[in-house]
Amino acid sequence: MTDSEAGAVRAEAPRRARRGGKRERLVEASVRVFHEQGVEKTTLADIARVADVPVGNVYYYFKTKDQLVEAAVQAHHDRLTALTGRLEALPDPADRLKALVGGWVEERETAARFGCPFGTLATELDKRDDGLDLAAAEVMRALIDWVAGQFGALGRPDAQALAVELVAAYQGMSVLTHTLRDPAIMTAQGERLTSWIDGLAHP
Amino acid sequence: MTDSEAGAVRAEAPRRARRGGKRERLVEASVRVFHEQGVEKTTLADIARVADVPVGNVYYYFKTKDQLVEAAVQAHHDRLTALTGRLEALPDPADRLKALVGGWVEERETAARFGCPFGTLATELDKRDDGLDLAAAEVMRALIDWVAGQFGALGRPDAQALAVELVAAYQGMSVLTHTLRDPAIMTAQGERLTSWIDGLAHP
DNA sequence: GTCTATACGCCGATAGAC
DNA sequence: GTCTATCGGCGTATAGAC
Repeated sequence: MTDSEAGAVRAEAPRRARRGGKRERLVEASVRVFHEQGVEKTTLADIARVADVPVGNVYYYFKTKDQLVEAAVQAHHDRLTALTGRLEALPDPADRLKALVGGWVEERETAARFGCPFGTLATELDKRDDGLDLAAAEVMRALIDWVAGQFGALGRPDAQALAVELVAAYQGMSVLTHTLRDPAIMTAQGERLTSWIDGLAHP
Repeated sequence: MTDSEAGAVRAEAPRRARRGGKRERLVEASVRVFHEQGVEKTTLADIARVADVPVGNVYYYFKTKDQLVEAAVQAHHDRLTALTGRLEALPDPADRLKALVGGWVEERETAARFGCPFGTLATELDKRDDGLDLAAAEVMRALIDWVAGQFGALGRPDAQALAVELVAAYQGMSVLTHTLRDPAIMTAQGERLTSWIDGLAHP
């Protein structure tokens, strides 16, 4: 805790990150709590508690609650980029899409309790007056574009429309899974989507 | 959607309804404002203003905000019942389903601004601790069951799965239309669903 | 039945000690 | 950089006049 530990990690101190990584913890806590409770119901005290950071200290890292929301949206974007990056290790675009769907289905229990982590956030942000809904749209657009890229690689001329269809199917089955609290919906629809992708890849 | 609230209803004064129908106005205002702003962001003052009822007077009709939410969910259920009732005037189940989809597409501008009136409400209620999420599930279930009934009438043994697929498609395209603020998504996906229904009806 | 005035708690944000 | 104490505003709900 003292100045003595200063030298070691200093190599090229990431602008913000300090020992403890409180900022990172606050962002992660925001993503999680926003998902579980919704943005509007969540207080800064909730986030601080989950992040294990004193309430008042939050304001050293984020001047307003909105900035926390913005950071959460950015975190979703980063996660998406990381995910698609990993999927591109697979050589076959159809396999990438099926792996994407498979990942969604694996999260079915969480989806049944809290919905799609990003979809529910985007829906909520669209009803606020701040400009965060634009950032949310960007993330959604990035997902659709990546999916469209895969369909394009499969030689489908209607790649964009198919991408909208796939992402909409995911958002829709998330809403139903959530509202009806039934993870089996996710499983069944996931299987349907997988067959659908297969059919499109090998017509 | 807006059904009978016509004059001759005084015949046997409905328990609550008084001159002016303040209670009805409060419920209608709740449905509308919850849709446009979300439940959490909405204050009783907002509802009172839209309903043109003095703020303090709200509590004569509803003891808590939760009761207003409950009444709004009930109103959605009533609207759904009225809608499906009207659709059943059509002799062909496939026509009923296509008319259902057509109605959704007609609301695309509203969907782009505020999302599906019921889907966004259900999503929000699922993140509250009150028990209203169960009531929301009931309404969603009623819609799915009615759709399944139509597919059943078309002789499809997989009617229930098809119904989940159709309703999920609607919820999903609503989320995307809303997040991307693009009503064209609703139009395109609506056409796709219409063809899909045709294909299922005349294999 | 209708409406005003107000109590009360909670939450976002700030000031400033350390 | 870290944390405590606290302010100001708002929103739900109530008391009680008309």
